[in-house]
Amino acid sequence: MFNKTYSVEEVSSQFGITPRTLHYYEEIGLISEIPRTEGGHRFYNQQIVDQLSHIIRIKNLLGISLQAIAPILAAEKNLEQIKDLYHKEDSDDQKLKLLEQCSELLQSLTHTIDDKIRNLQLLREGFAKRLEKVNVLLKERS
Amino acid sequence: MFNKTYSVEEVSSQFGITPRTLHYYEEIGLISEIPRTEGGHRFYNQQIVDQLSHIIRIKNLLGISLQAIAPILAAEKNLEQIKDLYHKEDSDDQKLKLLEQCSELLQSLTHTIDDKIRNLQLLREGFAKRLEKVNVLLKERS
DNA sequence: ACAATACCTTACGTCAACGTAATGTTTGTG
DNA sequence: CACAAACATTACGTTGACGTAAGGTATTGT
Repeated sequence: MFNKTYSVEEVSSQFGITPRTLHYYEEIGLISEIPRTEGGHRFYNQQIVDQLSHIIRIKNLLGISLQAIAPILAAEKNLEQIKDLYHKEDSDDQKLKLLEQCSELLQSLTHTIDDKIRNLQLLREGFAKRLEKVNVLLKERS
Repeated sequence: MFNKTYSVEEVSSQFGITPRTLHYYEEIGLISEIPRTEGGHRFYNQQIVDQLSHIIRIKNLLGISLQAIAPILAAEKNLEQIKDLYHKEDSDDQKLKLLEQCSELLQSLTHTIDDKIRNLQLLREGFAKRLEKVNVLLKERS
């Protein structure tokens, strides 16, 4: 079957982080409690590995705190659940509110990212211009 | 003249930071020592304000440590100086080396930024897709 | 079965980037 | 000139995100 599991070492090395970091993420509740062997050793499944990948990606790209990542994960989790239940059950006010909250969060996120991209492009141009000038000077010498 | 100066409060509020932060940047040598009044109060000029803007921009966008920002500023400063002197004086091996170092740093920087932009666009798409789905669900209700 | 690893928990340590409080001096304003 | 508001220095405190060491248990290869 597809249910391969991974030791803490396999997972941490895959992401270039340490076991301590994985334990820490679990400790602060950023990821859920990892299942254990009879002896107490953790084993990670593919789903949690994917989620970790997502977390690390967000952390590196957006440079936000681990605290700030949690609500994003929560929103994504909510969406998955609501998507499945939305048509089966009758329209529930609570679900609607949740959906709206998710929508707002996602919208704000994409705007933030757009902003960041724009600013990065500007910053990049600044550096690129300087680089051009340097290379012109360097070419004169060769 | 154009030599308007600013108090620590004027500068810090302009950037949404605290005086402590400005003092700290000075303390660790990220910015140069700020000139003082006779009584010891700092006054910031436009040039340092611009540099602070640049620093804060880099910090927020790239999310790198203050330590890592220093060499960037140094490279930019070097460039300014070398550009002026380059044609006046004879070709100096040391200046050439400096130029090459600047070139490498700038090139690596632009590549890093390009990378970041690409990855941010991917991340953005992920969020945007989810947002689409949510909005579809929400529209059904209205 | 028995080392050699790998993993566990606990708990104190560290480092960057400031926050904050105390105490004293300077500066702008009526 | 008085005095409130702003600034200065000093120095200890805090917070997030782990690092690290100790002491013990699990797992795995031979």
